[in-house]
Amino acid sequence: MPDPSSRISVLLPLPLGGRYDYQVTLESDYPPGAVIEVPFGGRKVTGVVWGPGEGIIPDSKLKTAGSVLPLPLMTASLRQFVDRVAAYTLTSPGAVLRMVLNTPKAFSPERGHFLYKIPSDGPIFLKSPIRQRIINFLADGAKRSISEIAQNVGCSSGLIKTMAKAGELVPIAAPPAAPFSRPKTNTNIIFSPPQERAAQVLRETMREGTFSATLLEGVTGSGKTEVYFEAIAAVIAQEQQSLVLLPEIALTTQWLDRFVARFGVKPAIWHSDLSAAQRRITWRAIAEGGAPVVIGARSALFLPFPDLGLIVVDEEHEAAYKQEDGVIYHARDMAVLRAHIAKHPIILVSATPSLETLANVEADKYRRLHLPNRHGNAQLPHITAVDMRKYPPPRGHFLSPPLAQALQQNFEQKGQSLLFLNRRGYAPLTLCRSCGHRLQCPNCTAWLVEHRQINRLQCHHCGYALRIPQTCPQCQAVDSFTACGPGVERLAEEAAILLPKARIALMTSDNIANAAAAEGLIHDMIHGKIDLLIGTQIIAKGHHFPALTLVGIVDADLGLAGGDLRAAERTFQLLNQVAGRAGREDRPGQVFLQTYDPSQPVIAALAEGSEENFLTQEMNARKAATMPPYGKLAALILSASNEKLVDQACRDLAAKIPHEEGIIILGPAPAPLAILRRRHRRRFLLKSAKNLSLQSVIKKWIKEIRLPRTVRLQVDIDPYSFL
DNA sequence: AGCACGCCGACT
DNA sequence: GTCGGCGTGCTC
Repeated sequence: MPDPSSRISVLLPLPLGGRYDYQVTLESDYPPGAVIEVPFGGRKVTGVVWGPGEGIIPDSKLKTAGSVLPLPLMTASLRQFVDRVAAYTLTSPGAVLRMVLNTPKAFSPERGHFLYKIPSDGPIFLKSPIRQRIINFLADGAKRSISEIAQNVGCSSGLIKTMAKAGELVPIAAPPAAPFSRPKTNTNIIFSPPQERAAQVLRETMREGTFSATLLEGVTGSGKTEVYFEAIAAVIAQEQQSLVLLPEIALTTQWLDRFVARFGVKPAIWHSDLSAAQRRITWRAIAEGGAPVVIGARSALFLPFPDLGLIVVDEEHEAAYKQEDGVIYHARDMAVLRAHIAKHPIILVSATPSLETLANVEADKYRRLHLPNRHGNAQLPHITAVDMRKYPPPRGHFLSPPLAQALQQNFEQKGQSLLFLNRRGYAPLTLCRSCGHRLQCPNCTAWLVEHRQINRLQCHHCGYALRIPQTCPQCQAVDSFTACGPGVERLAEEAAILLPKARIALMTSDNIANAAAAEGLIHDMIHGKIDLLIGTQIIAKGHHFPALTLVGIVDADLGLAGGDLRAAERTFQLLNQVAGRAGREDRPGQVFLQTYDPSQPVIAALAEGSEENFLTQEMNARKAATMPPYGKLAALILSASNEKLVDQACRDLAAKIPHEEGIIILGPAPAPLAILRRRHRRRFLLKSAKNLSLQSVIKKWIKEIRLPRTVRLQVDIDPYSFL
């Protein structure tokens, strides 16, 4: 006889720390992984059965578990992944589970998608001519969707529903369409010998189907994507699912085109601003094993694949993989963890791999596949560093004479050009000429950036915006503002004067709100409708511009300042990537790097094309300082709107700083953005050797103090931005 | 996360 | 005198 009343332990998608026990009549009806509804504090919450009850709470407090939702069980490996991510990031498992179950509508019963037809039992009296038109439209007896009827007849969708209620139309539940069809796996692509060798290794790796990590490295245009498509094809043939992570999912039209060209169907797409309906359909399809290939942003890593066979992390070096709020995690690292737990291969793809990944290759943890050559005739561009001290631009201008001249020449020769400046808006700083007042964000430690196109001043950190005032808020002087430094808008102004006849386009996250807008610009660029494209780092992403022959990097030093650990690495990757846009077809490209110090290792390495030198230097520097990837870092960030409370919390925490062998704790110090969104921020930084666990130290440390509710403590393991 | 309970300022 | 601010505690 089974125990008539037993307990299960349920994890709720809430940031609560522990799990909750519930009473059930039969434990076997609630297997681990079942998605269930439970009563919780007067409301209903959807959670997941995590295992048998923990039994600490007295029976009197127990509530009875609700019904199991008709969904496949969450796999043991996904549950383990949730626990491991929580342990690694020092957040609650519930907060991680929330990322898995963040699709509330996916659990509600299939919302009937209905088709409508006319009733079979003859004509009925109709109140209006429009109703007659609807009946006429359906006179052939066919079932049609609401939108089809509404569009053809020109009526509202509400009317159709009203008529159905009145019995004038018959609703018929439509069978849910299988949303994602099976890609074709066989093709006759002709690979270059190095591509074929890499593809062969990957096919073999997929066949083995155990955990392994492979770095697929190759310059832009070397055909990496097509090579890893072969791995995906192999996984599809094995009837397993594949997940491809991309850093910026909104701007991946070209990737999708290539996918469709290879596989004949579209993959399932996942990112944070899908509509609720798309989200529900996609989530369910994935959970039910119906989506063979999913392409997504970092949040896709938490999708409930029942049988994942491969994860690909494209552009693995991208900082966009770092989630900076809520659960702070690095999607590339967590992807490796998920692959490891679920025992399947992972492929990391990059033209400029992160030092973390290179260190893993060096340590023989990852295999490296290298695609050395550019595809076809394309040659690597010729890179010139322009010393801005020797060739300064005219006052108030930002293009040095050599770059300006090259732009003019390239335009005359009908070549396409690209200018890269990683600064949105007109100018990074606006000040009053008469009193020197600088326009600053009231919520953050940051300047307000003028956006002349929309006549606004904006804070790039909190979104604060205001109309550009007529008078200085400090001294009331009229029309006294002056722009300091370049932004892309200002650069476009300068370029328009330099090249009055050129067709110039601006591409920044401000003027491309959606994928369609980006697509339009990229399309115009590809088809030669733009002579000069000016943009922020959004243009650095893997677009292929066949006719591009000149790239100017307006401020190559930007990003090197600020003492950020990864500044040099990131600048190197970014500049390398932008430079890689030039000369991709038969015409050789030129790249100009404007810099005030051409001797900096990053700039020198780029100009000489000696990538290896730069990487070796950077690696040695990190090794010497036991910094990542040869050491560990973590940050504690305390924030509150009340400055005194944060400082008090910092003192409390500082009083309990653990003194452990091999661990250095710095701080508290004002975090780099000391005030962000009106919250005062302080930071502790922890540093240790690779073999120690910072998590356990932090856990012990923060357990010793109690923070007021208004003070928020965030733990950032492996911080990237230092913000 | 949400919701209830509880103690101090400006309002019908 | 109340309505309502958000600080604190709790949810199996």
